Amino acid sequence: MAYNHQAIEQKWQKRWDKDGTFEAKDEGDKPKFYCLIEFPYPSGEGLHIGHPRSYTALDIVARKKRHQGHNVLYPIGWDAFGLPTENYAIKTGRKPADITKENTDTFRRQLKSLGLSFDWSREVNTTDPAYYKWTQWMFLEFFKAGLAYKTTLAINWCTSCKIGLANEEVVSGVCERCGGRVEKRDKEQWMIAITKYAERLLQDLDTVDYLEKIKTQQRNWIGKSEGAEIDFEVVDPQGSVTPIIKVFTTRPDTLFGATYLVLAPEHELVEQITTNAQMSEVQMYIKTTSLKTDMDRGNDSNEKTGVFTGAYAINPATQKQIPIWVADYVLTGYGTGAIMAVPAHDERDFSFAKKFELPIIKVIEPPALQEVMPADVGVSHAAQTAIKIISDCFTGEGQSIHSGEFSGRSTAEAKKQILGWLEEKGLGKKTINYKLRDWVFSRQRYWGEPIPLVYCEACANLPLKEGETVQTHGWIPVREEQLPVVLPDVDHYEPTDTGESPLASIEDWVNTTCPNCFGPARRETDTMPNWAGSSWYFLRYIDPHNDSAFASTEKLNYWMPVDLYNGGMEHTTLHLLYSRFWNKFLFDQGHVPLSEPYTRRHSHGLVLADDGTKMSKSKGNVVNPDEIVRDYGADALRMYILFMGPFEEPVPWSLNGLIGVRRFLDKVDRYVRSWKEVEAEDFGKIVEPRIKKVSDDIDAFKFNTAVSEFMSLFNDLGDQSVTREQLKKILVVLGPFAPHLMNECWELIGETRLVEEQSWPEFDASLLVQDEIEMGVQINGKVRGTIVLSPNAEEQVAKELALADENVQKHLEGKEVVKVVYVPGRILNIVVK
RNA sequence: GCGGAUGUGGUGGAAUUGGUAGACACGCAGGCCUCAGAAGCCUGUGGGAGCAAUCUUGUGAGGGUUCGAGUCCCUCCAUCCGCACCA
Repeated sequence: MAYNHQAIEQKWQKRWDKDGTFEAKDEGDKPKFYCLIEFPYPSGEGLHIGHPRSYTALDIVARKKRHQGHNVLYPIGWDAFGLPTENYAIKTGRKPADITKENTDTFRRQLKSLGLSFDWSREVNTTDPAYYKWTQWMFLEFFKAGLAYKTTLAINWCTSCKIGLANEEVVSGVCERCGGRVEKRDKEQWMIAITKYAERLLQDLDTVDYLEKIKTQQRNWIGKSEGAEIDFEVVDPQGSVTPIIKVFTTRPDTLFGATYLVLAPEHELVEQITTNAQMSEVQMYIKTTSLKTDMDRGNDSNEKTGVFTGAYAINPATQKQIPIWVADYVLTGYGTGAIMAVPAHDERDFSFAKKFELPIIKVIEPPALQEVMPADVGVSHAAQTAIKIISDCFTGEGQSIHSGEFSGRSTAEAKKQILGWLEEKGLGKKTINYKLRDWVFSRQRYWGEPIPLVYCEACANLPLKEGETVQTHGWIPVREEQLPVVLPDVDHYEPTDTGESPLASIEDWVNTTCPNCFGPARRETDTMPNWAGSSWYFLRYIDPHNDSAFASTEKLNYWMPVDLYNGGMEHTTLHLLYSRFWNKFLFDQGHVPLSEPYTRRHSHGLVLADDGTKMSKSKGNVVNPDEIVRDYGADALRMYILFMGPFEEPVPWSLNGLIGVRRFLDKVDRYVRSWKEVEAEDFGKIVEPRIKKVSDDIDAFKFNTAVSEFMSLFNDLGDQSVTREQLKKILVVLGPFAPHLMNECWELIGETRLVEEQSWPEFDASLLVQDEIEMGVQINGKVRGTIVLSPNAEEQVAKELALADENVQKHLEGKEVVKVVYVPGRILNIVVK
């Protein structure tokens, strides 16, 4: 006797559509609530079964907020630019725009079939010119503010496809699609100076309510470290001008232990300082490292590699000559691209020095063992620590030794004093370094927003802004009234042989007139990364049809900030950080009302295949949501996807689990059908605490236990009827989880209007408190019996009840009671001897 | 390698945040209903011993703190996510 989910779901979805039940109003007396999920990339595979996990969870939150009298904005759109669509288009000879249209149609149909309470009237699409007009406009704001600039960077280049590759497309050093050799090639790229916002992106984390692990990951990604930049003079064998090598270190206190310098292979001074004798070896080394990824280079399990340049520098503290090496464990993007190596106190320097037999000088004395150890740490740990200090290098803090006048200082003091000494001598300065790098904003691709700049040689000396000295270098912004710069609709958009964007070969698009002098000029042919459109979409939802601004000030003031934003942990360091940055920039320019866009950020775990691995087409373990909705219903899918495990953690899919939830929904359906109005009998003590718990669980994002609470409730009710009021409360609270069936049940018991229009139940406090609880009685920490008593009973009462228990008596016999631990409502533990 | 997380029955997971480990669900076993099946309902179900009451063991491994540890501390192991041109 299963209910007919197909009929019921269609019926109520039509009704919601017709009534516009979930459309948000841009004004009103109700408090606003802006609830946001990460909009999907409409891939050709269709909706992934994981998408509904996040969407249903926030759907439940959104629905609950509506019941509680909020004006809720829960919008949806498409993040549709990107590589997979373009690659598929090239492969099939079709147009990316056509493919995107098909994919979004599929996604829309699939999402609608789930009964999600999105406001479909606000749908946005990043590939819509009416949308990316504003992405381009914002890019120009960055440009005009001097935050967008061009620089030369190495990109991955497939020598066979003759195309630039994303890191992801390079698999173990070769091109993912053709297996061809990949090399690094220099290319001019647009950059956006996110590093100028590093400090604020860091500081303002204190003002938002994100899960702590999200904050931690962002902090670590920004990677602020305070340290020193120290100048090392190169001993020049030719005796001409002496080059200076600047190194960054967080441990200036170890300067006396610096026994060699290491430059990144890309460091600009490498060629200049390398001696003739060493030149060919160094060049060979640079060539081999250019094929490695940063991750390979940092990998400690690989043997350290490096090569001596033949040159020496002077350690300013010891005045000793120390050799200069080139090694790929030093990265060019971090710090100054050069380090002073202190092998006695840095593990990577240590293993490098061991391998190449470089001197190791100890300059920090570890604190005495008892100081390292907190009193409560066991002996074995002490032994382990001791072993570690003796055999390895010591990277902790301690006391300086062999450090001239600074010997005897603590690490903190030595840092400060050596830095002071360097500053005095003009050999170094205090610096703050961030791991965060500027944002590479160029892609040599077709399917992205064109960068709305025009290159005009005649205007090369124009200042960027009136009265400023910074020049445009010939890059002139397209005039606002000429936006959007629309992607040309062409038949061929394959990448070119030269590494230029495919747009470069479309001559009548590239050739244009300069917006400034109206002379002949050429368009920028690079496009923006997919991150651009997704950095501000939450602003467009607020006023999606506005064609004179990305959103009106009044509406921005009304809806911002986003009250709750949910997305995957995998977006923490890129999308989430980029969009915070983007919003901060718009705030600085006076375009948005708040510096931080998201008040609260939550995350969901991936849905894995039933074998615990990632779902993938090639493995054939992909679950199709259409089939699930067809065979078991959207309500069952919605409830199961949340029941399957803790919301924040990855969980394997299980069809059996889904069937279990469907059985539960059938049970609810049967219960309502056979329900009879009762007056006297009251299950309040059963119903109220349970639906209160569900309500609390929703707020705490514990959807899995919310579902199990419902199951437990119906198990307890069996076939006994509750009062109409109790049943109505149950249906309303269950509504966000299974909205189709609950509306049907609502109708079945003769109620009118939609469940969605009901207010969230108030809970009767008198029914929530428990008069009696069952408590465990332990003897020496082992449970020997249970007693039933009031949760706040006196210790004496508990003891008497416990002593009445036969088994407890047995275990107490002939023993002496040493201590009694009684925690009301929790435990009674009797300690005996 | 670096950063973030996770580890509990045959399976997914729960545990009032230091207080009766295994809620809820799947699976399995037995029963009721049925001409039979499906569906539904009831009972049992971590391992070991016992007819049973009960005892014992048990939350990745090892150690520690505590009256009491899945939960806190230390060391290790395994797995997952991210690492900047996938989205």
